[in-house]
Amino acid sequence: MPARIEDVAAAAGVSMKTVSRVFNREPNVRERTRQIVLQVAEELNYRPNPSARSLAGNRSYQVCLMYDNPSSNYVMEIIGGVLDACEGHRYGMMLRPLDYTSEDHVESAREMLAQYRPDGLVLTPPLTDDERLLEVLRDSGIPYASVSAQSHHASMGATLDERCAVAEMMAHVIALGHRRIAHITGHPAHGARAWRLDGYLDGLKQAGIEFDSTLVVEGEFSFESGVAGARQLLDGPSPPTAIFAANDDTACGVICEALERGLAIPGDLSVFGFDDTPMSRHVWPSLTTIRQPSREMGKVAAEQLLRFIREKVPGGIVRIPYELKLRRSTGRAPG
Amino acid sequence: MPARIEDVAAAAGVSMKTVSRVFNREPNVRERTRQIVLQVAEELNYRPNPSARSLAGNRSYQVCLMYDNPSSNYVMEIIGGVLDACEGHRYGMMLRPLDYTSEDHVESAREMLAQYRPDGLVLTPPLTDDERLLEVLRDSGIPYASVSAQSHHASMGATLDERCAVAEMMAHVIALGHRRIAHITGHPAHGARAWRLDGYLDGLKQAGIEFDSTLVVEGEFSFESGVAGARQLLDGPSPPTAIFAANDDTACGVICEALERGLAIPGDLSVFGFDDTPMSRHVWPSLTTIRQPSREMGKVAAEQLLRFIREKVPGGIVRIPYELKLRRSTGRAPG
DNA sequence: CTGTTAGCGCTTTCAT
DNA sequence: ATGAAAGCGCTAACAG
Repeated sequence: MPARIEDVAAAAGVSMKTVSRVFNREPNVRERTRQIVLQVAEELNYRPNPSARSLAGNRSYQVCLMYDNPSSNYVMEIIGGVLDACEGHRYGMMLRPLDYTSEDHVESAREMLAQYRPDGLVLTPPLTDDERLLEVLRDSGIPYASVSAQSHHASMGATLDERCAVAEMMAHVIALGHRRIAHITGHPAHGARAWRLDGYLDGLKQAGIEFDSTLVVEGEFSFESGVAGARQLLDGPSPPTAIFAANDDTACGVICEALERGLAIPGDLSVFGFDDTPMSRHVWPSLTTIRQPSREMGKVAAEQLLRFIREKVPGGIVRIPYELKLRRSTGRAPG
Repeated sequence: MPARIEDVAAAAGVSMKTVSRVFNREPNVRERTRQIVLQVAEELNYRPNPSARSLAGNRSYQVCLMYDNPSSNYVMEIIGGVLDACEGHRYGMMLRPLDYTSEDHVESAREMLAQYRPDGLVLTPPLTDDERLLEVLRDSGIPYASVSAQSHHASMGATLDERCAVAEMMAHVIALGHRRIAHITGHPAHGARAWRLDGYLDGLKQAGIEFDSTLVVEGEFSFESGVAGARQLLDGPSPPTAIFAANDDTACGVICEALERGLAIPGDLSVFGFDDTPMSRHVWPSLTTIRQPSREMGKVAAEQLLRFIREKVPGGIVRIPYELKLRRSTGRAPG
C-alpha cells in the first residue's frame, strides 16, 4: 500500500493540512517545516492520490485536447507541446478527437465535458473556428485556449502570422523571376484558408503583379486537391511557373502531378507549401515551405490555459515566429 | 451543481447501491428497477463522478499508452485504436512518451506508474521489446498489452505475421523477374528488424535464390538510412534491381536517392517498403508496401487489456491480417 | 434482489 | 504559521 498524506503527517509530526500545503505550494509554511515534510515524503515514497485530490478539490486536474485530425504529424506535435506544459503543473491530458463535419460533434463535446469534467481545453484548427462549439464551451464556463488563436474567437492561445509569412515567401519567389504564380487554397472551414490567401494577394500586390483569378483554384489541404489543382492549372492556356499550395500535403499532390507529366521541378515549375511537415524533407525534390512550430504553439497555448486555471490571470494570445524553409522545389523562373 | 448518485437514488426510490449497480452493469437488479433508475438518471442528467469512482473503487479507470514515437502516423493510429476500445468501457487513456535511448526512461516509467496509477498499459514497439521496462511492469503487477506482441514478451496484445508478409511480397517481386533484390534493415532495437529480415531470407530461399550478403545493408527505419543504404547499394559493383526497405520512411529515402541519380522507378529500380503510411500514396511514384492495420492493432490490444482488467480473463495474442499494397514503385526487372 | 454503513485520501473551512 | 473536523461522491463489505 502506498503512503498516504496521513502517514507523512504523522511521520513528520505535523498535520495533514501542512503536508497538503507543501505539496500544493501554498504559502504559510515555514521553510524548515517544508524541508522536513519533503524529506519524510521522500523517505515514505509518498505520491498524492490523484482521485482523492480531484474529489476533495472539486477539480479534475485534467486538460482536454480537442482536435479534428488535420494531419497526424500536426496533432502529435500539439500533443507533445501540451504534455510538455502539463508536466510542470501536475496536470494530465485527455484527448478528444472530434469530426466537425458530423452533425452531433457539438453534442459529443458537451457529453465529454459532462462526463470527464476537464478543467480546461486546448483547441486546434479547425475547431478553433467552430462557432457552435465555442458557444457550448463559453456556456459551460470551462476555459479554453486555442492553437492558432484569433482574438475574436479566443482570449488565449498561440498564434502565427500566416499572412505575413506567405507574403514574405511570395517576395522570395518573385525575386527568383516568377510572375505567373498560382495558388491552391486551403479548406474553407479553416481560418488558415483566408490568411494564406491574403498573404498570397499581399505578395502579388507588394510586387505590383496584377491578380489573375484563373490562377487561384480551390483546394482543401489534401494531397488529392493538390493533384486536381495542378491539373487544372497546368492544363490552362498559360500555365503558372510557380504554385503556392496551401499546405505541404497539397504541395506533394502538385509535385506528383508535375512529375507525372514529365515536368522538371524546379526547372519547369516551382512549388512551395506551408507547415514544414517531415514529409517536406522526404519527397523529391525536397519542398520549399514555411515552418510552423506546432509543438511550441501547443505548449504555449496549454501554458496560457494552465496559468489561467491556476492563477486566474487571463492569459493572452502569444505570437510565435515562423521560418521560411528554402529547399529544392523552388528555383529561378524558366526562360 | 451536477446530480449525485444520492439524488438519483432518492428520486428513484432506491438505495445508492442499486444505482451504482445499474451504472456498473452489475447483476442482481430487477429489469424494472433498472429501467426506473436509468430514466431518473436521464432526467436528472446524472453522470457518475470519475474521481469519486476511482477513489472509492481503488482503480484509476485509466489505461496508459506508452510509446517511443517511431512515427507520428503510427502513434496516432494506435491512439485512435486505444480510444476506440476505451470508449465502450468508460475508461480514459493517458499518454506517456518515452525515449528508450535515454538512461532514465525506465525510472521515468516507474515514476509515472506511482503517480498516476493506470489500471493497465498498452505498449508499442520498440518498448514492447525493452526487457528492463517489461521487468518493471511485471514487478509492479500492472497488466500490459503489446501492439506487435511476441509471446515471450507479452501475454496479450495484437500481432501481425511480418515475416510471412515480407516473404509473400518477395515472391511477388521475384515473379516480376527480379533476382538481385537488396534489403535495408530496420533498427536493431526493434523486433521488427529481425522479422522483416527473416521474411526477406525466406523469400529468397523459397525461390531458390542464393543469399548475397553484400545486398543487405544496415538501416534504422529512417529516411536518412534509406538514402545512405541506397547509395551503398547502387555504388556497388553489381547493383540490385529491387530494394526492400524495412519501412516506408526508408523506402522514401531510397526513392529520393535513385531519382537524384536519374534512375527511373520502377524502370531501372523497383522499391518496396512496409507500413503503408499515408506518405506511401503521396510520393512519386507511389510506393508498393505492406499494409499494417495499426489502428486495428491498437484497438485489439487495448481490448484484450480491458477485458483482462475487468473480467480477469487472460486475454491472448490476436493475429491481425496484413495486406500487400501493389503500387507504382515496383515493376518488371530491367533487361 | 436490495439496502446500510463505513470508508477511500485528500482539500476545504474555520479555528487557533 | 498550523491544525481539527467535516465532507467530496462513490464503492466495498456485509446484512438482510
